Amino acid sequence: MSAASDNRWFGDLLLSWYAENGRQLPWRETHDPYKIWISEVVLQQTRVEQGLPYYLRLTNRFPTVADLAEAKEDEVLKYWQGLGYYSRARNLHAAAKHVCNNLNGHMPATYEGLKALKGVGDYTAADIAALAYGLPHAAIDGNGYRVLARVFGINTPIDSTQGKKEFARLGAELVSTDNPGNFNQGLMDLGATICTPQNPQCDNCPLSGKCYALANKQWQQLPVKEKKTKVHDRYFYYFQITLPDGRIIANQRKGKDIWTGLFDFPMIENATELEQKDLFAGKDFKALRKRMKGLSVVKEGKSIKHQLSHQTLHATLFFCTATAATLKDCEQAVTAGEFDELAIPRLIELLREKEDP
DNA sequence: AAACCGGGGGC
DNA sequence: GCCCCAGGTTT
Repeated sequence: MSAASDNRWFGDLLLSWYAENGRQLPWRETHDPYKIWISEVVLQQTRVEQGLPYYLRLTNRFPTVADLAEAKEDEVLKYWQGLGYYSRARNLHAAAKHVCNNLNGHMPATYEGLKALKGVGDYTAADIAALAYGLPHAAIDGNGYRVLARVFGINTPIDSTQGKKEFARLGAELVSTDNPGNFNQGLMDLGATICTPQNPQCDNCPLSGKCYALANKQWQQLPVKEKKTKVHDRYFYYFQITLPDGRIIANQRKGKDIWTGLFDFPMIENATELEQKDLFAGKDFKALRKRMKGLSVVKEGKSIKHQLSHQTLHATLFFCTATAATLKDCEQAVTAGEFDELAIPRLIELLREKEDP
């Protein structure tokens, strides 16, 4: 008896549960690999509730891979604004152009072909292959790791190289060859709605009778994760500089830091919190003042704190006027209304909401 | 192997 | 305050 038939119960229970309890989502009503691809990238590290409106707007504006390929990157980023992990949008756009320029506009139809696309890794390639083409590839995401670790009592860390191999092997063994798409979707839905990180609903789980973690009261210990990310503080001091003609200075961020390519205001970063007098006495502020002739600070806006996964951003916005400006480097002046149309970091949106009416 | 890349929500 | 989310790329 092969290992696959030993574990047939898993796929059988999962698929019958999914048939009754699966969520109805727009990308499940199509086999269009392009639209499935969009949904996959939007939903990387993103909850369905958060990603859904972005998926709908993107597929409405860019219904085909050619529509996406022909767009400017600025517009693609604008449709991504607020979703985070902006390299996803750049990779998606670059890959769409690659499909149109080098693959005759046809999406790859194999796991290997899909994985070769920018921004498509093991998980995404496997899920598109299963959903669009019915190929028997298991797509193990964070939900899948949790379900498998609990049901089979696997304590290998899910973020280790060995763990990834072990779970991939198990997934390949379990995946339904009849309906790999529904197998993958069912595994995710089960993890997202029943086998949740906290307070799993084991009473409603189709696998409860076979679950190691439930039988051994281990669900709080599984899955095992070894890396702890630590959060550090950053202090951003922004200057919204209004020119005599009413325009304001915008700054396009460069380098490999957060929000690369997006727009914010001229700013000074310091490793520690600064008093206003120390900030204004600093050489960075003097350099800014030199570029902006007649720069004067009208008022200080409220400070806000913006919590991210790996850093805590502390931001203060100063409202300024300048009688004249020397526009250099990446800086440019835009009207206030135009600025709102740019892909601006969430932090700036929050600061502007604090602006007095 | 570890670090980096966002924003939102649950508890 | 900590953890997690339909992960992938870079160093």
